[in-house]
Amino acid sequence: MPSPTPARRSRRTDALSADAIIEAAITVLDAEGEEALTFRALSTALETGPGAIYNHLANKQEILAAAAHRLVVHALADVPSDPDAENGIRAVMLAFFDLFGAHPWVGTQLSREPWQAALLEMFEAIGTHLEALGVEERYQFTAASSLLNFVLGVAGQHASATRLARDLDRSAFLRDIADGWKDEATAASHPFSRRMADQLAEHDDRQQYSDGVDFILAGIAAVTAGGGL
Amino acid sequence: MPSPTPARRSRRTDALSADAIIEAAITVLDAEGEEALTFRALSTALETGPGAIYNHLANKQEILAAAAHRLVVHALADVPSDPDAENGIRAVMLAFFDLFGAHPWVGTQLSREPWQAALLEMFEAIGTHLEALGVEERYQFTAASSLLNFVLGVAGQHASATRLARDLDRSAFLRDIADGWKDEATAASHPFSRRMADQLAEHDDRQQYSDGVDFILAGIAAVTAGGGL
DNA sequence: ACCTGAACACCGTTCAAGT
DNA sequence: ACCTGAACACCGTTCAAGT
Repeated sequence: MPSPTPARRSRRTDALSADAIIEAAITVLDAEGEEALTFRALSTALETGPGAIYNHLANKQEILAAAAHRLVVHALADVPSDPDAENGIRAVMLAFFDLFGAHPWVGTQLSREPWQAALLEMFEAIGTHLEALGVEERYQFTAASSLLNFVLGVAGQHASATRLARDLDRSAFLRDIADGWKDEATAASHPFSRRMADQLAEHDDRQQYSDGVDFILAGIAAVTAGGGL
Repeated sequence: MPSPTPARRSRRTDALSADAIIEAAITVLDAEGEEALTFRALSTALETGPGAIYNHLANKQEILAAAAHRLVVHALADVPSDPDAENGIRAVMLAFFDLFGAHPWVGTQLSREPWQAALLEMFEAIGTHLEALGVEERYQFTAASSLLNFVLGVAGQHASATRLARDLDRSAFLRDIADGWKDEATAASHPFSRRMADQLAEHDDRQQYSDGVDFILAGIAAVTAGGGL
């Protein structure tokens, strides 16, 4: 009788590669947050030494940029195409929001390096849909940048809120901030914020983001139709 | 004859204080950039030991938050009031842009902690002007957030670009990125970006920001006038 | 050619010892 | 009460030594 094929080893028969490193990095980042991604933690997860990583990727920034890029590409690939151009751009913008919700560290990463690969993908996706929407060529650059900057701002705030609140209840966190806005001293010098405090504590983040996108799209439509900036 | 008053010592007769630390931090950040702000560098500038700083501020994050807050308050105090509400909101938004141009590290800081003091000031200033502009109450929160998120996105990108380009020529840096978008492989899969490449290299940042603000303001006006989102 | 892991040059923060 | 600065517990990155 021939010797039986040995039970497959649990994992880690595959050689180390840039792809494997990026995948492990995403796992660590999603599970334990931004500050948990160290070369020591990553090399432990990959069952190797910290120096080995440098044979495949130049430095930490390159790991983060590649991880963010991969997730952005996947998120865009999952957006169903829509014959209606306005639905199309909304779907793309919401896909970004959901991506940053699922992987908050991406929001930090996108502000670490200008025009990195992930940003190019986002810019391209937005622009393609603006073109489909019939936005004139001379407004496309500014319109795409505006939408991109808006989503980057949201992503950055979301990332920092997650970093701070991590295990805390998110709504309890916002409630605390809102209560601070109601302090006598703060309220006296910041009447607008005082008035908005309850909305801060109770608003639906995704809905508000979506409304913000609608504001910008309405502005693009108005300016285009109205004959210029 | 009484002994002559001794020549005043060069500096550092004043006691250490939170204010002095924040001022020194701003000086270091402006002169040498974000990564130059270490407790060792800061305590050297203040002619003391690194531990002394902790008697006045809890940690590095608190120093950065206080420094950013101070600059935002100063920037807003310098904005001339304008009887025209639309000019008013534009002036405030441009003041933010100019602040981030002069102190790029502020853009990074604002994404480090959600709803920190500096952000409250910005939110309040934007909201007050929206109120003056006649934006209905129910749209104020979303409208103010949209403008704030837009400027935060711009600030983050500006900060990362400065961090990377620091001594390089900014236009040469953008030219390099734009040329990358024209690479055969990149251009084939990213036709929109390919078409925008020259605008990326040649556009006026401040003008484009201002145009972005106009898009959002036009959107707010359109939605408000048109009866809802 | 790739991996290993100790070593290097930093960090932010703490804390015993001073004044 | 505040300051001092060495020490601690980390980092990212390098590099001689292995395979």
